[in-house]
Amino acid sequence: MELDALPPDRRAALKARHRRAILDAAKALITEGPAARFSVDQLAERADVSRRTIFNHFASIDDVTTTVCSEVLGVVIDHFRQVVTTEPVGPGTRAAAFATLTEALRVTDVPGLLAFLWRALGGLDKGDPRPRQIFQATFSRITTELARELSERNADLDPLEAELLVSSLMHGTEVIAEHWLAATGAATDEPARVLWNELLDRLIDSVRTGYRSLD
Amino acid sequence: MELDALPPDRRAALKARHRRAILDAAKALITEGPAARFSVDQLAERADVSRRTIFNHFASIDDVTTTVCSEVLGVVIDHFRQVVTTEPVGPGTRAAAFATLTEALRVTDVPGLLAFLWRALGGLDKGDPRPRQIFQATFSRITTELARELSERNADLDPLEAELLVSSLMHGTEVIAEHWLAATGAATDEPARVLWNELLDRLIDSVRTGYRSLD
DNA sequence: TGCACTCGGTGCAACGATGCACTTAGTGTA
DNA sequence: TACACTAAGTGCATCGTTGCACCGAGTGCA
Repeated sequence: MELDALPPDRRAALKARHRRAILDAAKALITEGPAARFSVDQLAERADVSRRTIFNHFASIDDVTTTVCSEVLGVVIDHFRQVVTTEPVGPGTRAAAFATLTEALRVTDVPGLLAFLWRALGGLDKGDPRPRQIFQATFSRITTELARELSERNADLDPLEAELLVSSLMHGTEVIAEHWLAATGAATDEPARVLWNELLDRLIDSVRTGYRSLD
Repeated sequence: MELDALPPDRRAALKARHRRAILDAAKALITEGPAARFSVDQLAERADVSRRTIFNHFASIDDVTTTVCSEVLGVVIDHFRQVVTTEPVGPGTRAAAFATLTEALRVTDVPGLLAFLWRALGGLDKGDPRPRQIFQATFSRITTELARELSERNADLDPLEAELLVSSLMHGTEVIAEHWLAATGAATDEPARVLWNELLDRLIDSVRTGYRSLD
């Protein structure tokens, strides 16, 4: 009937379930924003787990935060990549790859990711260099993964060419992301969405113009 | 907001939850009948608990079954008692108490309880004396609890009188219960229900006649 | 300046769950 | 009779969780 619904090792399964509960609770708390104070005790209560257990799974509260951020980022990246792999990429032309990437950028919920990271890290404008580092690491990760994806999917596209194309788009996205965050404070309302689309349009135009001048 | 959803002692809460899972799984397995074989491994799988854990909570498999039976019995008794306490009992007359008790007997799902016990214990006709002992203990428990209930609710009714009244009804119920089990094999179909009602009518008539002759 | 208070983090012992090897008893089969 | 097989039950070491006392840094306040 049902084949090993639980792997033979209940111990590991339960441990994993606890880790999951902690991460889910952390994600929920961050999503709820500053209203729900993000403390160890809050986290423990939400995850239905002892306070001590959190420190059995994670080295620190920051460890929890960055892990959650990484997971959320992973989801967005997966969605982004799915769009890229779904879109038909023309045979080897930079223009086709460019179109695919920009389309993916438009469709993906980048502001949502930015808002989550913003809330998780408490903004960019503090003395703490950690948030900006995580943002940069985030974009770096997206860049490399997407470049590999692109060149794998399209043998005619030079790997270096792909990386340069993705890189220019991603670094540009990073620039407008910081601009958007500074301007909106990671708001999720309509004006913020509009501003994001405007910034994205300007970025795409800029990159397209630059590339066209090279043709 | 939410006040101690979990008592401060998570350890005890989790332990109780495991015990509950085992008992619920046992109840489900018994209810499903002989199709679902009632073994320790089955029980452990259903309760999502290690096989060893079952023996941490219960001394034996029989311990589990009798505990479950006791719980199911408790539910029925509670229902029974609720009917008794709800029905208006006249001031001190045996007739009023008798009416209340018989009404409760008619309303309560005695055949359902009997069927569950029957399945849990594997019938009465084996060399094992345990099933019959449990049945007798069951009725004994109902008898004493109900007698106390009756005399508490009605100060004009002599306690001994109450116990004698309840006792005669309950022992009669025990008699027709064994008869019903032997005849139907604890079936849950319509003929079995009809037979039960007929037996119950004959019992009530018999007791009523006997009591009337004492007036 | 001193004091109370909060919160992140640690050390440690106790506890319950688990896996596993093992024994024992019952049952069917060659 | 001997053997295989199944299922109940036990002993024991191991593991993850938990509660608790405790520490140290930061913060608000008199």
